[in-house]
Amino acid sequence: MFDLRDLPDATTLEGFGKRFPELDVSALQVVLRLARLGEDLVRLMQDGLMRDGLSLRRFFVLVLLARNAEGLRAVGLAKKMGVTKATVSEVLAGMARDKLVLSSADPEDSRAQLVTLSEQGKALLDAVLPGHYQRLAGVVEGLDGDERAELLRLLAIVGNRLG
Amino acid sequence: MFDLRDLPDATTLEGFGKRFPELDVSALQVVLRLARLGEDLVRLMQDGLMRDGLSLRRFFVLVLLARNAEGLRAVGLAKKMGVTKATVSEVLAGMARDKLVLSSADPEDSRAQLVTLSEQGKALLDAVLPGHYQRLAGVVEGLDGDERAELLRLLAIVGNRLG
DNA sequence: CTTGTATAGTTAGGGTCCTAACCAAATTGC
DNA sequence: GCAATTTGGTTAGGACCCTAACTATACAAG
Repeated sequence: MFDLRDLPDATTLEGFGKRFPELDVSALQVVLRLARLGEDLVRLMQDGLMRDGLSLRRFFVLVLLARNAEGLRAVGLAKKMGVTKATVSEVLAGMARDKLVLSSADPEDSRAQLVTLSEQGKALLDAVLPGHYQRLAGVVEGLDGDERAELLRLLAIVGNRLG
Repeated sequence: MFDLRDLPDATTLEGFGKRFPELDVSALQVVLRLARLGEDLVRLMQDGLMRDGLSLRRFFVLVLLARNAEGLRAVGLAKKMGVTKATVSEVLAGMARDKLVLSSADPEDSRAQLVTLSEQGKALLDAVLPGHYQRLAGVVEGLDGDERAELLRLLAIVGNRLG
């Protein structure tokens, strides 16, 4: 996780625009600020969850399993989380050790295992989720309904370029 | 770096709002999308720079040193980058080994060293920056001037809560 | 049936970043 | 001037995530 504490200010970008005239300075401003904000948000999530004794990746595993009660394969988790199966393999090993998840043989494929939430996993998630979401929601308290809708619209446009 | 490939959809959040009525669902949507977009942007920067043989953290060191020609201390770099001095110490060691930066004694404090760009460092940065900024700018091509201004305004409001 | 390829999962090794402990120089307070 | 604290920097060890190589099962084609 990397963080842009010191975004180039308007003057710097201005000067840069002169050196490279083909450059789109206003675009840069927007993108850099977006990146910075995203990083800060991830950090906010991480810090809050850490206080609940949960790493961000473990939290995501819990959320995804709660949303897929029938169970998920490791590969499925990896795709949904945007990490490699190696990473999932590791985090699942730890979570199984801590009894947060259960795994059973997948009847449709003997190579695969179906991972599900344990009772402890469910309980932990229920304990953590409300606080987590409250912390996140607090961040956009300053925006009214119209502004939130407009922000979502603009983010969707940008997001389409990143697919 | 972690990534939310699978954001909860409107229905999921809806259901969640029923279980926890005090929850601000529209706020959640905005925040999660912002976090996701920020992550994607960081990944975009990283991938592009990697192809130029530069890690993101090395890139930031180069940019910060270019912006502070008189030199920076390791601690100053750490603050501007949002990482610890331990991390800076490590990356500077590697960059000095590769002759991208120079360090000289700080006349005002014999514990500190002033780090500056070497000629190779400058050359590398100049070679990499235009492409880097082009890639970033491409992301917001879909927004016109008014939309960019509005997006910046909204992001500033959100950012104030995270400051 | 057998050979080739794709897929589920694990393991080893490396990069990045953190905290904690440490050293040395600077600063502060008596 | 000297003890206590602060500050600049390094090192060790751990967390998280990656790629690459491996095992084992599934599947597809001849």
